[in-house]
Formats: sequence, C-alpha cells, structure tokens
Amino acid sequence: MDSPAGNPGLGVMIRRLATPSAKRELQAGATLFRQGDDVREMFVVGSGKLRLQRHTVEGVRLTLQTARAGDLLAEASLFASNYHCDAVADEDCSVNAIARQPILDALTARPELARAVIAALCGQVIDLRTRLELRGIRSARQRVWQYLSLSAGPDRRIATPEPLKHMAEAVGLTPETLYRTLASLQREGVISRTPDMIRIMRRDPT
Amino acid sequence: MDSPAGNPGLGVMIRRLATPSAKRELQAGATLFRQGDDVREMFVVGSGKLRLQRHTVEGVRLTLQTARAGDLLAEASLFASNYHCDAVADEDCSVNAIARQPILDALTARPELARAVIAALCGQVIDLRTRLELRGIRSARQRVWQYLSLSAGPDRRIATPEPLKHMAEAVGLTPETLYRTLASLQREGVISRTPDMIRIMRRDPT
DNA sequence: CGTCCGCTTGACTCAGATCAAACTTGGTGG
DNA sequence: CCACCAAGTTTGATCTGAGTCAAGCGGACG
Repeated sequence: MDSPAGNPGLGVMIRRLATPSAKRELQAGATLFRQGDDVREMFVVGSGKLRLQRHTVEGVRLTLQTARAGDLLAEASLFASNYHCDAVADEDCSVNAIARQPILDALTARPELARAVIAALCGQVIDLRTRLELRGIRSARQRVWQYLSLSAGPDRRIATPEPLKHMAEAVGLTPETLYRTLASLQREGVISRTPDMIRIMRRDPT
Repeated sequence: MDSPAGNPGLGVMIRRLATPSAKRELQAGATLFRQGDDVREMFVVGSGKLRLQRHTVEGVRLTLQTARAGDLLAEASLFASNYHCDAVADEDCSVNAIARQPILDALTARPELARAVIAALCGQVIDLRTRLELRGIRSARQRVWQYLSLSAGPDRRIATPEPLKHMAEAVGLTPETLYRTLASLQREGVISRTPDMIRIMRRDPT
C-alpha cells in the first residue's frame, strides 16, 4: 500500500518526455528536493528507491510514499508552486527529471497518458485514506492487527524484509510498542512469526 | 482543507455529462452509497453538503471528505470496483449522478476536463498528506495548535460555525480533550475565543 | 575482536481516554 | 411565557495503555 497504484506503463510513457540530459544519480541518503522548494519538474524513478517524507513538529518522521523503479515521484505537486515534502534516496538510485511544462502539454495532447495519471492519483487517494483510517485507531493492538490484515496477501502472510522499525513508523507506534504488541499477538496464537515473515492465524484479534 | 482543490468550473463541466433524469434528492442523514457497493457512477453535488466517511474497527467515525455544491464526489473510485467509504448527506441535498463510462469517455475526449480532474486529485492528495501528518503528532496540544494554524486564514482567525465536537473528530481527539486543550491554550493567551471564532494570538504554542 | 544496530524485555510515568455530573443554549409545544 | 427536552459544552476524578528510559542480547560487518 505504498507506491502509486501500479500502471506499469505510466513511468515508461512519461519517461519518453525526458531529455536525456535530465538523468540524475543519487547516493543513498541524498536529497532530491526539499519541502518548500519551487516545483520545476517531476520525476520518474529509473532504479533504486526513494521516499517522500515529512517531519512533524515533534520530529517524528512520516513516510508519505515510497517510489521504486518505474514509479512517478512528485506528481501530486504538478499544480503546486512548492513541494510539500522532502524526497530522499533510500538506496543509490537514478531518476529522470521532466520539466513541468512538457508534462502538462503531454497531458493535454495524449489522453491515454492523462488517464493513466488519473488512475495513479486515484490509487494514491484511496491508499492515503486507508492510512488515515489506520491512524484513527487508538488501540495499538487493533492498529497493528489492521495493518497486518491490510498488508497480508491472500495467503495471509506478510513479508518483512525491512527492519520492524520501519513497520513501526508506518503503523505510527514506537518500535518498543510494536515489538510488544507483536509478541503479545504471537503469544496468543493470533499470528506466527519467522524472522522475515508474519502469518495471520486467526481472523479476529479479540 | 476539506473539499477537493477548488476548480470551480469542474463541477459544472462534468454536470453537463449527466442525463437530467440522474438528479437525486437526499434528506439529511440519508446514505448515497455504502462502502463495498459496486461503483457504477460518480456524483456532482448540486446543493447541500455530503460527507465521505468510514468507521474504524473501534467505531470511531472518520470524515474523509466533505463535498459542497459544485464539488465532485467519489471521483477517487472512478477506477475501483467498489466504493471504499460511505457517502451520507449532512443536510438535505441534491446530487447529479453520472455513469462511469460517459465520464471516462469525456476524459479522453476533452483534455481540459482531464486536466481539471488531475488538479482536483492532486489537491486531495496534498490535503490527505497534511491530515496524515496531523495525526502523526502525538501531543494533543501540538496537534490542536497545528490544526488551528492550518485552518486559519491570513488574519489568523478560524470560524467555528460547527460544533467543536466536529473539530474534535477532525483533529482526532475526544471532545473532552479538545475542550480542555482549547481552554488551556486560551488561559495562556495563545488563542482567544468567541462562541463562533478562534483567533491565534501567538505564533508559538510553547 | 570490537562496535553498531536492530531486537527484546522490564519498570515507570503521564497524557489522553473514559465515566460522570452540572450548566448553558436553543427549540418545541402546551 | 414557561416547562421541558436534546445537544453541545465545561469541568472533575479516575484509569489505562502507549511512550520513555534503561539494560541486555545477538548478529553483521569492518
């Protein structure tokens, strides 16, 4: 539930608009743009992984989107004058920059492209609403449960290649609380865990 | 920060796609569609006010969007097979229903319409991200402060025509906690209040 | 071999939820 | 004009559960 609703062709279609010179390489941890910067272009990820993030007044980091190869980045800022989040490279990566105007032109000239962008944005809206609902759940147990249910595939498994810390951030809990909550769910047989996998055993967290 | 980024012409443009017979009247409290229903159409609000809402597992109500005259409703579900929230009338209202296919056709046929829809969706994404950040703030005091700052106009005032209860829901606090927090901010001269207006007096909640 | 980082668990604290009671306000109807 | 009711607001008392601080474990990596 993290990257724009996948139209695999979208990135490719848009990348064609990029001038070859617009390719940029980023080292892990580098910043592509910052909240408040003027919006001049948007981006298509060529390889690697970037995060759109903000920090709350309290300093808590909030990841708004993760973009991988083929994904669009900053499309929501197309009509804004300033970026409203930071974009930082999670790994070494390369991105193609595309100036705003060529994109706007292409959107009017090529309906199928516009349609793909609309579909991607719709997916994002739905995703964000889901996350908002998640954050509205007060109880850590219920919240974790809901998160797991949403993340699980039809086989009721969730792969956890990343540190649980990151899941804690996504769920909106401190790592300690997440560890405890998972431990408690496991103790009661609601889930089972291996180092890189969580499996939901019962439908109801009780 | 509640209705789709306002392109005033959008609703009008789209309404022209509606067949006259598609007009529906709703009494306050009536439901237009429910989470899980098949998506067959989207809507343009003619008059009155509707809310898109969900309920968390804990029963807390979450308002995802408020749509007023001229606003689009359910546009994020254009490409989905089921609605993902309930739409209920806040007041008596009338809406125009427009079937999905005519809209999709119009989007490809009329670039300026597609562009307006994209702009509206971008606005929603930005708005939702802002709200997500708000919910990420743990301290009630900071959260209320941020909410007020975001809601205030350039004159640093916030009109509060609706019951504070609703603000509590928007901020994600219980009414009691919101009342107390506002009282405390007021006591310390950070804000001042009249029955239907809040004014920010200092920039820093401390 | 040592250090860093993620993980785990324990103990404590405190802010916000919850329950409860009183008081304002507006509207309705007798 | 007033009795009455409903809904919102306010304040108090109490409780609980998530945050915080702290300590120990283990694996990865230089």
